[in-house]
Amino acid sequence: MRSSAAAKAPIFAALGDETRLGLVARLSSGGAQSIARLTDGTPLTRQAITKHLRVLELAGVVRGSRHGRESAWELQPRKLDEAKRYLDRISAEWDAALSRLKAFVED
Amino acid sequence: MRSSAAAKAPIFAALGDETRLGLVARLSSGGAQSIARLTDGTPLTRQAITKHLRVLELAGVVRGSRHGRESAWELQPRKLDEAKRYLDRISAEWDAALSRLKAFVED
DNA sequence: CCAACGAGCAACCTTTTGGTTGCATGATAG
DNA sequence: CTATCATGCAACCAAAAGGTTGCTCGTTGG
Repeated sequence: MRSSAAAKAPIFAALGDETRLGLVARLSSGGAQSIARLTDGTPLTRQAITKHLRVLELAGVVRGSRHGRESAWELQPRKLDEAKRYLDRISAEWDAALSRLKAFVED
Repeated sequence: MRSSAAAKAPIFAALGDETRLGLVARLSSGGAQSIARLTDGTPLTRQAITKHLRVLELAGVVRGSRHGRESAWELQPRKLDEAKRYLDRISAEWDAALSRLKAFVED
């Protein structure tokens, strides 16, 4: 199955924006929060934050649910772990490639 | 010292493109390679690949050096570790937030 | 009740991004 | 030597991204 780069790229893309990564950080330390709350403190509009949250949601990094008139957005750490594991695999393969090179040179 | 989301976002952004993440994967398993070699097998132009490599270089994920008429691009795993560690911190903070919530509810 | 509050939707705008083509230049294999 | 090979640079283009404004609509605190 060879979990391809194509499948993981969207997760990194979602995290690859200053504002979105900031949202993720806020959600991680502050727990589930509403859009209005998340907008507070940023120089952006509520709609901008909404758009960013949707991007994060589409990537599976975040999940939103409506309660009454407000919505609560919370982190979905599974996808973060997935990304972490992918980076781990890349590093491991690189190390292996280096070892092979070293063995070849010393041959 | 404030949360460094702004500093880490560029790394994720660099990895957040299918083509670039593919390049990283190729470099990790195949060792240092030239642009022509990296272009081979993709449906893209050499220049497109060049641009992607520059983006990765700017993010510190990859490093290029010229040897004669060709250039060799290799992975720079330090930045990948940095990203990995950041994700770890986020996950840890989220877990802590969950624990606090649980303690509060059970109170 | 009803005014204010939280949020959704849509149109619109500007900048960035991903890609191409064309041309120029320094190495190098034969 | 010289034809070819590996790159670099610049101009250009279409599509996507990041943001804003304006309007609507359900929810709720007082």
